Amino acid sequence: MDHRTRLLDAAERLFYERGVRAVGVDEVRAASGVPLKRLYQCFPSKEELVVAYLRRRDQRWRASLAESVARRDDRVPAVFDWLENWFREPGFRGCAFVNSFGELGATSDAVARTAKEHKDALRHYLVDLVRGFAADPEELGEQLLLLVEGAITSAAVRGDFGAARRAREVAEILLARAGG
Amino acid sequence: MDHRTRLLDAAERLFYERGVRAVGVDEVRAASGVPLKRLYQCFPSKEELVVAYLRRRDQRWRASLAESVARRDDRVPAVFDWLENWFREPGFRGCAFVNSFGELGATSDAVARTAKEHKDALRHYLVDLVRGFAADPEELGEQLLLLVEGAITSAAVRGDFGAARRAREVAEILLARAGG
DNA sequence: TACTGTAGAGAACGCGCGTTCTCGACACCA
DNA sequence: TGGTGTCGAGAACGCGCGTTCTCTACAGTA
Repeated sequence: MDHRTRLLDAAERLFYERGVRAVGVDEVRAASGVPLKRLYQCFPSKEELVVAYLRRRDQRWRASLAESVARRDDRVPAVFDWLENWFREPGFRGCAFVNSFGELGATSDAVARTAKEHKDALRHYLVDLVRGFAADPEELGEQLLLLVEGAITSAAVRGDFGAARRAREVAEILLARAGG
Repeated sequence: MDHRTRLLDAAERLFYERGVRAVGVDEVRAASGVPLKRLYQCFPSKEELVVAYLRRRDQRWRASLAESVARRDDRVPAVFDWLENWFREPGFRGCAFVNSFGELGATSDAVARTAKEHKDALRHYLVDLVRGFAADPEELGEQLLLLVEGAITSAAVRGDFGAARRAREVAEILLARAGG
């Protein structure tokens, strides 16, 4: 496994688990086994490491969702079932992008932009998901985005994993109205 | 104005604006004009200052919402109108409790607990709001909570202030079904 | 065998943090 | 007036941060 991957693996685990500022660069070095010098060759600053961590997580997170949803016929409910599985994973601590935005968004434009890109991509995915059967895919997609965001936040802060099921029920109501 | 208030005013402005870890205790001292010695008399540690900031913000935030909603007949839509006004305030940067949870929740039990208490109180308020006309107030209240959370997150990260209006539209659909 | 370049380990640097300590100024009472 | 306690201003402390530098080891080449 190359250095970059080892660094991103360690960074993702530590940053998501404890928050970005709570984890020093030296701890990422220790956890990855990559020498500090190489760390700074791959990522010339901590901020670039953080952005790279977020970008890779974005790709993987959306790919996992899309793959899981594509296997089912009832695709919109499948989104919320996938969420519930995620919530129940040990170490779940909410949305990495929301957390990073709250922690660093005011300080780092790059982090704020990366978080926004993730949410925009998720919105785009949901709109595409209902295109074809929804009268107004943009409208329905954005409504679903609200439910997804709400479920993630409630699951994280309140520890309410049932939020996914509740969000799915609301989604099904909207779906029925939209003719899905 | 007493020292405690001056400290909490400065802390709230700085912590919300930039994040908790990004603001040093000394900056709170400078912004408040309160000597460091007194700061540590009022709040023996930074963590206690952070929790006090969150608790006061919780009270004020919910009081402002409740007061604004109580003045209207269509109370549920009023919640989302209040949200939209909040989103459009200069310096809006999402939910202080979600932000603090993401930044410090893993490190500080007190902060995680305070954030959870805020969200639980909001849920309780929303359930009470629909009690009386909803067939299942708990269910509808929780659904509204999802929409509120989703709108706040979308407004913060995506800068989508229209999320409040969209959430209100979904809420009105749920309301009509629940017999409101 | 000598020379060169690269790599790893970790020391060093400058800074800012949360917290505590020092010291001089000043009010209050005998 | 002299003694006592309180207060504010800010220096000091120990630590951990992000980042850079130094030193040693060694592979590849002539």
